[in-house]
Amino acid sequence: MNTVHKLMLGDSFEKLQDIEDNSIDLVVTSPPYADARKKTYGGTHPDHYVEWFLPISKELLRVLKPTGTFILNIKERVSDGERHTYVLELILGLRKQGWLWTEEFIWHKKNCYPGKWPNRFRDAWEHVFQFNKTKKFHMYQEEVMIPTGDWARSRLKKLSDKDKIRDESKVSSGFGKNISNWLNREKVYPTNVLHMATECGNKNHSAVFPEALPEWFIKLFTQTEDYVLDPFMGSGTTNRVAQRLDRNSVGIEISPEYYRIAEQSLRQAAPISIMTLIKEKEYTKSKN
Amino acid sequence: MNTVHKLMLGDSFEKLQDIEDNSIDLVVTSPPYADARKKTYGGTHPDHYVEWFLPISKELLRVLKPTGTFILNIKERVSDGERHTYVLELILGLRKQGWLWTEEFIWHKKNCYPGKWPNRFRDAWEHVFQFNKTKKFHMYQEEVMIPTGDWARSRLKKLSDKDKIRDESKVSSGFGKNISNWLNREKVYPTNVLHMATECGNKNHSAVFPEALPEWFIKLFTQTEDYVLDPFMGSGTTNRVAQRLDRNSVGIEISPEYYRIAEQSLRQAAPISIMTLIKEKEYTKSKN
DNA sequence: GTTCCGCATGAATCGATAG
DNA sequence: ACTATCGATTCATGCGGAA
Repeated sequence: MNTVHKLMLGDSFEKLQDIEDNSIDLVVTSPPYADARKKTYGGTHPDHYVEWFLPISKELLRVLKPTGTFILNIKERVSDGERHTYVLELILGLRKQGWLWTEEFIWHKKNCYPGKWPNRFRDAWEHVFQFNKTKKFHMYQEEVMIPTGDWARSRLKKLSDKDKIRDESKVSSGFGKNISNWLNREKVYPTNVLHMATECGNKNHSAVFPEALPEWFIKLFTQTEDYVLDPFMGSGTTNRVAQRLDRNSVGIEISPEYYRIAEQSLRQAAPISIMTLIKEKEYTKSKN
Repeated sequence: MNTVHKLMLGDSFEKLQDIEDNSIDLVVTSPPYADARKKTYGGTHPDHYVEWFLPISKELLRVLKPTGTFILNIKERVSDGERHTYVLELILGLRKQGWLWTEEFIWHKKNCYPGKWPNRFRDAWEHVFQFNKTKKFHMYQEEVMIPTGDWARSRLKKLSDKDKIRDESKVSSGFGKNISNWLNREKVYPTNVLHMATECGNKNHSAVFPEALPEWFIKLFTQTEDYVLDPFMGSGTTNRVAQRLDRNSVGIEISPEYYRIAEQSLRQAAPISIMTLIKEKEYTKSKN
């Protein structure tokens, strides 16, 4: 399938002006956290985070289709020993802007960053907020169904002890790579808690979210050839997943370095995916 | 050890007046959610939830020691297709009142309520907020450490397949009842995500949260003979756990039925635990 | 003593129906 | 039009009884 992936280098608010009204099916993004990644983005102070974000979200509301969804991954930072309240205020601000706060998912980060502090434990979760423009949004629940707990239980009997542990985590997450092998089994709908490991192996860029996160929401809220937008593209994780899943995508990024990484990985992906397809066909042929 | 458990029948705000300033080490409670449990409680409308709760939390601030902690379990209800914002507003209100919002834990409810809807999945998590009076609160992190995966893995070999699955969940949560057996092994600190199943099997008293939840926070934030308060006692889960862990406790409950259940279970608990102890001693004797 | 099977039980939510 | 009530939907857990 031929999908288009338009990348823009520049400020989110400005570049969003170039996108037409009601043209995007899904916005999924993880904006730079308050005061985080200072060197890359300049770092918005927590106290000014909301006023910085609201003009951008207003544009997102404009470009999203009435049936579309806005997925926002964010987390409170610790400031002076307390969780800062900018996330709470942001939700309230978004609702005043006209967004419907449909749901809040929890991203449970299974292999979160290690560390020890005297007054708090490791932070192993992040918010994933779902906002909508109307109550009649599109949702394709069957695309993210997972095997039942009972089936997982009986399946374990055939595996080694070591595999049992590993596969148990896959079962409970539903994001195992071999999940396609399980599709013939009995399945259930997932919950609003997503168990996904962070990808720690990314060298060139500061890891934001794992591919499994945008993948899940792209499958859940879009069909092939729909349009996915990430206004804080980073190294292009969302766009790469969109490409892999045959969705069109738009990405905006202010950092030239990140922009270049995203651009290159997307260009490379196209010929690679074609190659793979050919190889599989030939393999099938040679087998028959 | 001889601990005291004082139960009060009546309205939380009024009965809190009878508690002295700076006398409580830990408040852990799960107030009736907005419009929930209507039959038992009046059912506070979501739009008036904050103004109903803030006078109560002001009293909690008064009775808590400067080194103490306030643990609040709560969840947004769906209202007209959206998550209601009363929880967000409550956090902001508590901070204005003088509370420090130290941390937010996630309670992952492994066996959440089933159901299917066109626009949302099953709700499998709840907030557990940690508030403090000062930054110098007491925290005993070692009391809630959990065994490492390696040791758990080797342990699994000795158990049945069925037990393996069930204990795996205990391992990842750290709330297994036999956790005391593991204390000699290598341990790690937990995260701020708590995996616990709700207790739906109890016939006599429908507890809103499982004993493991207050148990975890009581161990984490108090020592033996400290004072634990639950201003919405319900059937007395918090107080029973406090008794079992040799902490003193105070409980307030407005419903006579729940009050009676709590009272009875606490009275019964003492002789029962003594009996068990005697039995174990005799058993050990007879073996030797 | 184990293991397996069946069953009741939830801090739920939506949409239709009734007042 | 707006609110109250009810049926339908759905699944992990723990219990009891049976093999």
